[in-house]
Amino acid sequence: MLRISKMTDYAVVLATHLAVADGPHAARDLALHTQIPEPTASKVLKKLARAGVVTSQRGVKGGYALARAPQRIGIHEVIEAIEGPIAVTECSDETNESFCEYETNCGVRANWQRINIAVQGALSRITLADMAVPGTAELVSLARSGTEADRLRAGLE
Amino acid sequence: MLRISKMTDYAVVLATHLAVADGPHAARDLALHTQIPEPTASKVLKKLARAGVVTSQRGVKGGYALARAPQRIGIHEVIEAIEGPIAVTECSDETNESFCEYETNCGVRANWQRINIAVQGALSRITLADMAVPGTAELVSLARSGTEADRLRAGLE
DNA sequence: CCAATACAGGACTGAAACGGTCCGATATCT
DNA sequence: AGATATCGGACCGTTTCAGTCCTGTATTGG
Repeated sequence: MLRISKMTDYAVVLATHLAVADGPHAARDLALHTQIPEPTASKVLKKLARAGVVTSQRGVKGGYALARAPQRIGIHEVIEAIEGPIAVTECSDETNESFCEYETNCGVRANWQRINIAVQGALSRITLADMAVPGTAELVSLARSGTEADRLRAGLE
Repeated sequence: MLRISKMTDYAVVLATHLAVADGPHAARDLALHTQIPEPTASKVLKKLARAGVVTSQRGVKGGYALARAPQRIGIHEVIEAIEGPIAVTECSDETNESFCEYETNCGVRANWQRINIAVQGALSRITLADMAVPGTAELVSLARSGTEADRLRAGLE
């Protein structure tokens, strides 16, 4: 969890590039401007298209464009396009239930959902439009709300 | 990003187990109760100890125990204990800066920080105490706040 | 002091995923 | 018809991951 794969990084870079310069762009052009190897960029764009994040147009004047306005594309869509759905533990897709003898474990396993939801919620609040602007002012306030929970816990000591 | 590794799952299960039954427990006992292979459980516990999530006691009456009260241990600590620090793109630890010719990319790369902060903030708000209780009531409200952003975006259509 | 217990720290291995490339097929525009 | 560009998949070398095992070291109890 939480290790950024290169492919995902590429996906965000490419999607953001499409956000700033709208209109259809060929995979080759995008690869050049982002310094991503062309076949790899093409592969990533294909996945983004399949996930519905971008639209594709074949033919001589074809290329890729965002499927929606960048404000309406959450970063979690881009990430899930590459990595697949946000992780769920295997316990949920097991058909037989007799598998779980110790209820303590499955209780914990069920609570993974809680983590997934929290992460997905946080990611869905960041849009491609947010990624397009280089501003870092809002970043500080976000960081505060994160470490505030830590400080709160530390205060209980 | 966001794919849960088995080791991380083990870590959460083991840590949660320590949360419900406090006191020193031998790695062998924990492995038995969680159905995790003993050498693997031992390995995970070692990492948790090294990260300061749990304390270890050697000797005949030794074992592992939580380093703090479960309310004061954020899930992100458990995750980071196994996976290492929350991911940052390689761009930041590059020494030479002439490497980034296209400023568009580095702008995007810098915004990865925004994602990391959002995720870490979400994770730090979930504690081991939360994982110990099997309740799922709060889960719904959390889910709502997540999908609400989606609906809000969809409403702009 | 000695023996049993239990953690610490690595080395090691087989399996799976990742990063990256390439090719043939298909759709579109001129 | 021909040029361009995406689509879908196969392919491969490398790395990471899951899991095991072994040698130390600290602690307790007799």
